Amino acid sequence: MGYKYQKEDIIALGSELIRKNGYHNVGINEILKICAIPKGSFYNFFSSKEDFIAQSIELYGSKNLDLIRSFLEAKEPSPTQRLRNLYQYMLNINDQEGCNAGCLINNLSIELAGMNAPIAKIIDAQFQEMVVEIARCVQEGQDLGEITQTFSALYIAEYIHAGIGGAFSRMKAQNNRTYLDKWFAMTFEFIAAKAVV
Amino acid sequence: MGYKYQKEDIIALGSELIRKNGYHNVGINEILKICAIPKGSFYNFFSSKEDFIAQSIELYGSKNLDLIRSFLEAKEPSPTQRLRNLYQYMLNINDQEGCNAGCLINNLSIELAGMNAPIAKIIDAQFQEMVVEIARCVQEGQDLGEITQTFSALYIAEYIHAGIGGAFSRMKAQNNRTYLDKWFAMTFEFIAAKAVV
DNA sequence: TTCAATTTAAACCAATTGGTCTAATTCTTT
DNA sequence: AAAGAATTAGACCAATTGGTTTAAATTGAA
Repeated sequence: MGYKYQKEDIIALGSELIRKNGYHNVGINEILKICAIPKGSFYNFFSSKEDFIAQSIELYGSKNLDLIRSFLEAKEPSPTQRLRNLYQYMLNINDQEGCNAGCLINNLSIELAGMNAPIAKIIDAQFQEMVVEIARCVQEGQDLGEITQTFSALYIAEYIHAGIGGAFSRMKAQNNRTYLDKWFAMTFEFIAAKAVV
Repeated sequence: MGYKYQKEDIIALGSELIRKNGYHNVGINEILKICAIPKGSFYNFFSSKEDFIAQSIELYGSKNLDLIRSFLEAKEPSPTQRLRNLYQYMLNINDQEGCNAGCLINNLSIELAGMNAPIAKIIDAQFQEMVVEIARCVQEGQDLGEITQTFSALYIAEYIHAGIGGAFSRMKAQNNRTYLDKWFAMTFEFIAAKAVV
């Protein structure tokens, strides 16, 4: 049965708040409120606010990895189409929630990574795990001749995944999915294998 | 002679602090300290912290626009090379300061735009002004056959400028310019005009 | 069933937050 | 030179910040 509150529930609710409103803009008290837990329980699970966000990044990252795998590990459709489906899914999610939040990890990279080395390290590790997974699919696409071989699968995967971060930044300023869709169309055109001369 | 403190000096010092450490992580008192001004003077120039950041975005944006023009409005070298020089310059600046800050406007877009519509509008306006300037140069490159015509000059300009935002996010998490350079090489390869089959 | 360990609970804390207020000073205009 | 406006100055404020503390309740193991 266990105890009354579950750590993962606190992370789920709290990190969602921070994803939408920012780390420094969300106080512990606000997290306690939506979780309906007393302060003592929070500090029982997390040694500090920074520890909370560190664990949040890891849980959010592992869930994200699961999502990526669920799209990319299949045998069909084609690698490129699987990648398209994954990113189209992400864009739709962002659209549905109002184009005002984006990705927790990308947001924290901008807000925290520059001045907090431990957090930067955790963010970087999560990013790399995702990129490796994406690169696997890109590699498949290259082997099939769908995707350009001008750059390595890893480079292309990094390029795609960093690119959506920039797209999220535009999305939040414009509060619509316009640039998201432009980014999608252009990126997949750019990485497509070109006809050999 | 005027009065003792200049509004632009306060913006210059304060916005630099916020660019490096974030909006919610920098308090008014900290800004007063590095500017060596009393609180009364700050609130004489700015009606609130939000008003301060709004004016900061506009001044930072107009200075950035000047920088962009200084690189792109020349007649030589070629349009593509002028664009390369501009972005190489930006990457170098970020490298020199330690790969931990990035662009004020991009940072604020992530930290504030999603939950602050007035600020989002100001950010978007600044972004568009810059993109128009970049698009002019891209257009020139397209006319000369240096840059792909698969997408409009405006789209390509947006793609480049949003792309560097994503690259900054990676730069901050890795605390080095590795991804910055990858982004540079790949972006200019992708937008290059391809040989016709 | 006892008992130590863990978890829950919330009052409490010093420090900081953005912002106000009043007075003194400085500037510009008449 | 005098008057009115703008600026400088910093003490002050309520609210909030992340975090500590102490005590009660709950848990799993012996």
